[in-house]
Amino acid sequence: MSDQHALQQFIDFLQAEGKNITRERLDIFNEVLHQKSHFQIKDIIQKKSNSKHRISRATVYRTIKTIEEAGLIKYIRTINDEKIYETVKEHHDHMICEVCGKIMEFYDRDLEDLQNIICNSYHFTPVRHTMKIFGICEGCQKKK
Amino acid sequence: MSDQHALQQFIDFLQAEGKNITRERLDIFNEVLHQKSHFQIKDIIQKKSNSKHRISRATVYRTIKTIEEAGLIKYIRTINDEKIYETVKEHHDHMICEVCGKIMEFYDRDLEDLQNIICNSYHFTPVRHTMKIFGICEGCQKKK
DNA sequence: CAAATAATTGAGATTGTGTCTCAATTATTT
DNA sequence: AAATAATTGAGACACAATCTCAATTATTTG
Ligand SMILES: [Mn+2]
Ligand SMILES: [Mn+2]
Ligand SMILES: [Zn+2]
Ligand SMILES: [Zn+2]
Repeated sequence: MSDQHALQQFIDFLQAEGKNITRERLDIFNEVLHQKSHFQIKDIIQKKSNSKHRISRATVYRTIKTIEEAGLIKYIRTINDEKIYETVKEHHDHMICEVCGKIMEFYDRDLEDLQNIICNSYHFTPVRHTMKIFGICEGCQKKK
Repeated sequence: MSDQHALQQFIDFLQAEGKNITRERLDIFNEVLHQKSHFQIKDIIQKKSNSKHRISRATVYRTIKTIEEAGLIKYIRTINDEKIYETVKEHHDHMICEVCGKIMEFYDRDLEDLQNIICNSYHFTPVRHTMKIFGICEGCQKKK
């Protein structure tokens, strides 16, 4: 999904919600798109409180929440319980290295299928899920 | 595992760590055992700041952390991101109802095996994991 | 277009969770 | 019993996130 397309989705969401398309909102959304794959709100706040057209902390929080509501970003929690955001792509799960903190994404069809089967057997209708495997990544194993 | 056994485990841990076995620590641990299966720290703080032998907030936090380190409790995060503690039994995963907040525990051997296989294929050594499936429980489906 | 109305923003106050500090208390060791 | 060490409570502090409200900016209306 191109940045342009993502931007359009955000604009559509704002319009659908009757929210104005302001410079601040677009600015923050662009900043999100230009972040590395996993970022934190404080990164955005930092960037935006220095930048040419500075934006307040409150507005960053408000807008990140809006982007989240639009379903374009979501967060996971690291070992130290910090929120790490990522842009929403296809569904995937995570492996997180307990040594270096590296976050790896993976998707396994069989795993997903099996989860649904299990839910069925509990008469539970799954809507979404998160799965995080903590452990040691290849690099950190070799180093040790 | 009986409460007595759990208590003994806690005492053993304290001794192993060279920590004193104080009334406050035992009191808080007992309170944990008497909570319903999923509880929050604020519940304990509330209970203990009124009780006959009151205990300070700081000590509750300190002791909960110790019990966590002993591996006797752990927490999961709900939809609204609150920490919910549970006593550690055999490993299991969770289904959480988005309507009524009910937390169901489940264990599926095939799912666990598959996770390990996936980790292998990524040369990732798993240590622990959490998996939460959010959705709608049987009761809430019928109600609607 | 100008006035009226509505939405958004920024600054700082406030809330909530958890940790830290340090003097007083309690437990353990000598 | 005295000396030493650990623990506790109270409140200060740190931090993330939200809230309040006046000022600003955008949108709607006549
Ligand atoms: Mn998945
Ligand atoms: Mn599992
Ligand atoms: Zn690593
Ligand atoms: Zn339910």
